[in-house]
Parts: sequence; C-alpha cells; structure tokens
Amino acid sequence: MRLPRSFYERDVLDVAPELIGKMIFRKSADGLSGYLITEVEAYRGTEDQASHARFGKTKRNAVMFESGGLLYVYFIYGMYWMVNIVTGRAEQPQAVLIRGLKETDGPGRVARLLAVDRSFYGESLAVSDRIWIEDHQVVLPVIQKPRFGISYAGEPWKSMPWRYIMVPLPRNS
DNA sequence: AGCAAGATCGGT
DNA sequence: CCGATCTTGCTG
Repeated sequence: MRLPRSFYERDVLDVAPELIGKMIFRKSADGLSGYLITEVEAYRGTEDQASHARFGKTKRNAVMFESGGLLYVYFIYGMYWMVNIVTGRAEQPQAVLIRGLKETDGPGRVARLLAVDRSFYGESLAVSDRIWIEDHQVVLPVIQKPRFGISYAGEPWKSMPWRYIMVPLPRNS
C-alpha cells in the first residue's frame, strides 16, 4: 500500500534509511513501472552546509521548507534532473536524494529512468496518480557512508554518514 | 548585471 | 581526467 504523508513528516535521518528497499512506482502513458530503491542521501536543515537550504529559502528550494511527502526536483550541470523527497515538518528544510534504483546507479540516471522533470516539483507522493512509494513488510539491512559530491561543504558536513545503501544480498555459486 | 560553481555522467 | 550545458544564487 501507498506510504501516507505521515511517513515523510518525520526527521530525515529516520526516513532516509527506511526508504531503502521500498518500491517507487511511476504511472504514465507507457504504463505502470515499479523500482526498488537502493541508495539515498539525507540533507538536513539550514545548518547542513551541503544542503541547498544552507542559504535559507530561495525560489528553487522553497518546497524543502514544506512539510514532508512532496518532491523537490531540480536541474543541475545543464543536463540532469535530481529527484528528492521532502521530509520533516514545515520550516525545517530536509530532503532525501534518490541516488540509486535496483536497475541503475546515479541520481541523474534515476531521474531519467523515472522520467521525472520540472513538472514534478512539489508533487505529493501521498496523493499523486503518477508517482508514489509503496510500503512492504520486509526490513532490509542498510549501511551508511559519507555523501558524494559535496566537498564544498567542509567539516563536519562532508563527513556525515548520511548516504544510505542497501546491503547486497549474498550470492549463490 | 555578470559570473563561478554545481547533491553528474559518459567518453577518452 | 575532462568537457558538456544551463540554472542558480551570490557578489558587486
């Protein structure tokens, strides 16, 4: 079943690891597809010097200041869309960047696979008929590592272990 | 008003 | 390792 808004209206450090192993669904004219979430990163508050919220509220990041459950989509490097999920309470800017799905690694590729663009800015995962996340009753082990691509943030932010990765399942053979 | 840098990716 | 490609938000 679809995750309710209350799932997202909690601290990003609680929500982010729980997103690992969940299925994100996308419905379009091409049909319905579901993808397993394998890697995410958390961005937390205006004090987090790696976050777009570090300069306060701007036109681009305004949705981060809403309460959780909305999509924060932005364009970067002239060619890539990034798909983020807003978490937490209003006026506490937080978001989770989706960095990997079972089919692909990398946030730019994730947006391309999900066919998400600017039109999804502010979309509500709790009510949208074209994108949502579903719960399932499986709890997966998750490991944490530092976030990528944020060396400008300085310490301690660039070292915070706020990237969450699904532990690869043991192989046979 | 101008500009440097960017939560990246793919080819060399 | 570097170029692509363009939006953003800071600086002046």
